[in-house]
Amino acid sequence: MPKAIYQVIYRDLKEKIENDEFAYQELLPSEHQLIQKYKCSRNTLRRAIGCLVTDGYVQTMQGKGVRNIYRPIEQTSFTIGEIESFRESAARNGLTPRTRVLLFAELTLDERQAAHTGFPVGAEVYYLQRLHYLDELPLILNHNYFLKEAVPGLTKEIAENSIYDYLENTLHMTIVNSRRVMTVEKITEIDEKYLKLNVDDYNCLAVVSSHTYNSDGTMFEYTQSRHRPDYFRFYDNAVRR
Amino acid sequence: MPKAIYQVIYRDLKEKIENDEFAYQELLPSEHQLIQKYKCSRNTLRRAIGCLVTDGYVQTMQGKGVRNIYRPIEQTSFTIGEIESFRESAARNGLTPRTRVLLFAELTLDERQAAHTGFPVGAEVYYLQRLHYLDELPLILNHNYFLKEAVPGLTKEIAENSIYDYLENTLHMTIVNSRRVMTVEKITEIDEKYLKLNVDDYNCLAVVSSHTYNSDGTMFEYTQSRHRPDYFRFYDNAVRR
DNA sequence: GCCGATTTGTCCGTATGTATC
DNA sequence: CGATACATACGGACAAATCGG
Repeated sequence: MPKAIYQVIYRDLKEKIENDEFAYQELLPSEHQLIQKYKCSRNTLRRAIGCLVTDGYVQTMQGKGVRNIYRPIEQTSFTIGEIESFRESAARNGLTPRTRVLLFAELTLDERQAAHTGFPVGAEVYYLQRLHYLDELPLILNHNYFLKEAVPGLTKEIAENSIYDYLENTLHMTIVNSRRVMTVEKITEIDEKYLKLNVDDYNCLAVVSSHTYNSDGTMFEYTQSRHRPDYFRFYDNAVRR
Repeated sequence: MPKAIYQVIYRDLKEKIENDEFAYQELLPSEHQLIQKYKCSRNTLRRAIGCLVTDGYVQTMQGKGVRNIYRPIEQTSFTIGEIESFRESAARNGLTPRTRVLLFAELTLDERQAAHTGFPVGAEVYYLQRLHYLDELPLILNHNYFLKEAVPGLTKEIAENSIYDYLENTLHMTIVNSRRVMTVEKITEIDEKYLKLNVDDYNCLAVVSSHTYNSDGTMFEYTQSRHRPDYFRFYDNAVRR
């Protein structure tokens, strides 16, 4: 899929690191050596390394080299700083995903809804409530708003599978950018019902709200994901610049 | 402080965007124009733009231009994807920070503590419990573990102010990389006491655990931050690559 | 402490490809 | 179709940090 050279090198190195071909804290081969190995220019190689840095896989040290600091992440986890669909996360964790569509509606947003979602007043959207299961355990209750004009022809059947797959492979839309806010909120009756939670146990859950943009620069999706607190686990890697 | 040209350009553009010199969704001047303005090479300018992209400030569109998608973030918020100290967050939000040191101890880690923190067994560390107030409201209860050998001379007085300031300006250490995990946990008695929480209200809180590396590649800090749920608000921007 | 070799960091100029208008 | 805009890639130059002799 990725035809850019730097991406091929990036993926190759990433895979090698994940497969323990370099010990933790060990130095990778020098730029010079890698340039010869991949037969590319220095800029191209450095770009691939830069991607590994932002992923938190390696750390570069001027005058010394590039150190492997990768640590495998646990099961049942989601990464942030990357855009990944529920199905992709499930696959990465080797678990079986299932999605149940609780509600499939078409809306014209009023003022209150517009303020809530970030879409303009009067925007035509699909509004979905979806429940995501992992190995038959309900984990996430999603409230999705998709701009109709950007996501034409969305159906309940598609929503039961992967909407992102539809966006990318059928509509050929490119997802570029997703801005997310994480908060903790009180459990509602709906949460309790569908996520099979007991207020006497946990009385709140993790909420991730996201605004997602496509390559046209239009914000086409607002989603609020309500996560079972005992399975919620988000990773992040921050780099000081 | 930043002497690299691309960083100067990056900061200048960032400031202009924050100060509304470009309307939301408006295109920035083209690369060609900006190159002439800043009198730099194309690579250098593109590097500055690339930083703005990962910050979620702009979006580049091949054949079209670079679009401003910056939205100011609300008060009392923390950003992820960036490394920022409590005092820096407070300053950015125009609030008054205060830190109370509840415990200042020196430990030699046993097996259980080593597994918990990620340090090796027998590591000599400073163990601190600190309570962070914003405008006199206790918001975050921190459990900090600092490797003694990497952070020599840490005192209670320093811990009451900014440890990061001490690390960077006195020890001249460079923080490079921080790996974080966000979870939701039940409130403990200690949380209840210091964060002035009532179990009948919220019975859980947001927990951010982080492993931080310096430029030597040594992990010198493990911190668990326990956040009051009603004020917890974390931002993230994800870019599909 | 100095020097030279190695390694990463920054910057430049140029060429070509691809998408948009 | 041509002009414009961003994307990828190359090769070269010098700077800065590190390490070993």
